[in-house]
Amino acid sequence: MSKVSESTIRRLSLYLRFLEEFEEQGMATVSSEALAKLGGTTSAQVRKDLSFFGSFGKRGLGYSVSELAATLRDILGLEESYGVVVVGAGKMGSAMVLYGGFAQRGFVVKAAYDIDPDAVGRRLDGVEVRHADRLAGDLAKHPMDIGVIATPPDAAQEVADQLSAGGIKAILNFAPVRLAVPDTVVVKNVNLALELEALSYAIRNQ
Amino acid sequence: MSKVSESTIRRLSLYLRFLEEFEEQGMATVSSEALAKLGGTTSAQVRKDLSFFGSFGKRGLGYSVSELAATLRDILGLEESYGVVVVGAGKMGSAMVLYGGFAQRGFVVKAAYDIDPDAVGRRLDGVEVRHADRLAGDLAKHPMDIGVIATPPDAAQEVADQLSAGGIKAILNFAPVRLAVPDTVVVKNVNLALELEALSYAIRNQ
DNA sequence: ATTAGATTGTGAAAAGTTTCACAATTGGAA
DNA sequence: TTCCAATTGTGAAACTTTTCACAATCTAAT
Repeated sequence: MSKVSESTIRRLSLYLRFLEEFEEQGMATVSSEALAKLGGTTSAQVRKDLSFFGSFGKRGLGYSVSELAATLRDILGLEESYGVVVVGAGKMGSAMVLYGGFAQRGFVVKAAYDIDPDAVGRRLDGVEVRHADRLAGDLAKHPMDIGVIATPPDAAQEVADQLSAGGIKAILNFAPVRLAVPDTVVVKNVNLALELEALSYAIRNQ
Repeated sequence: MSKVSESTIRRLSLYLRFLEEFEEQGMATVSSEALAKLGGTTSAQVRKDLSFFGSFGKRGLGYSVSELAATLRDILGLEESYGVVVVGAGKMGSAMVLYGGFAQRGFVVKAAYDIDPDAVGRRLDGVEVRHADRLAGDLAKHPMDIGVIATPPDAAQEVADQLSAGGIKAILNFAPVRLAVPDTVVVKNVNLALELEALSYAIRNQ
């Protein structure tokens, strides 16, 4: 169970989203084919993705929507709630704090940090923006699970160091730098400029 | 030259970022090994990525920083400038409009659209937020290259239809839905909830 | 001129991911 | 009960991406 690819995990997240829609619509069962159609993949892919974790369907019938949803939540670790801190309350950082979709899924933003005096002290949707100097101390008192780095690139590594030292388990990094962290910490990079550049390439090459 | 993978393109974008740093520092040449170190990959990977497009280095010496940067800009289509419209001026949409990194790279946000009366009429850093009703008409008058969809999920498909009809070439989609578009339009999905869920999985599995 | 050291470009091997195809089940109809 | 249609789970095949390994080439030093 250790060698499951990133793409499989991302697809499982997608399937879960569709299952939750089906759940709302009161559907009881769903086939791999139906999930595949929505996810833009093939039914074989759906079944293979699931097969890494067990066998959850009934031949001839498909999958129980609610059971499969629960299973996926369990696999993805979404039953528990995660404490999130956002460092850098600029455009992207604020968007992350304010984005409602996360709380729904158990990612609760508990605090935001910045060094800009104009930003510090503001409240974003109930979350106070504190001075970044307090990050280390706050983490010592209130351990958190996930850190979001939305600072300028030159501040990112130092923030990553503080988050790592503070016992954070994972970092979502929006700064366009490769972070060095202890290997107990998982880093995921999101780089919007890169997405646009990939689009630019795609435009020219049909 | 038609079968170059998405991952190769993303890495080329990364290399370009590093090359530009080297350029600023006045470095004249760079080895595949140095680029690999920064990009978290291997020198063989760097050379293979480049080899899909030609051979740009000198054996024994490495690559000319400025030449390789220019080559990558050309490959990625970053010499020209792209007109961008952002639809949905909520948290994520505003962040996209305000994010400075894009303009630098030739992605110029020309207009933003929303339907919320509170949002319409505001200016985001010089960009006017217009009522979404005007999108189709505006596109007819001022053709654009890239559309960013940052609306709620249920509005996304209609916006995609209007963008496609308006002659847009590519869509960056933040809404968690799979868009149906004519195959002349390239779509790239960015789903932040999904990134967090992948982190959640990674936390549990070391 | 020769040699030594660095480093590219690239075929071939290895590793990883997706697709295929079909036996194994299941529920329902006859 | 028996048969039929639907659909899963999965080994094997096909395809894709990454890594390996080494000849080819370049500069600089002697």
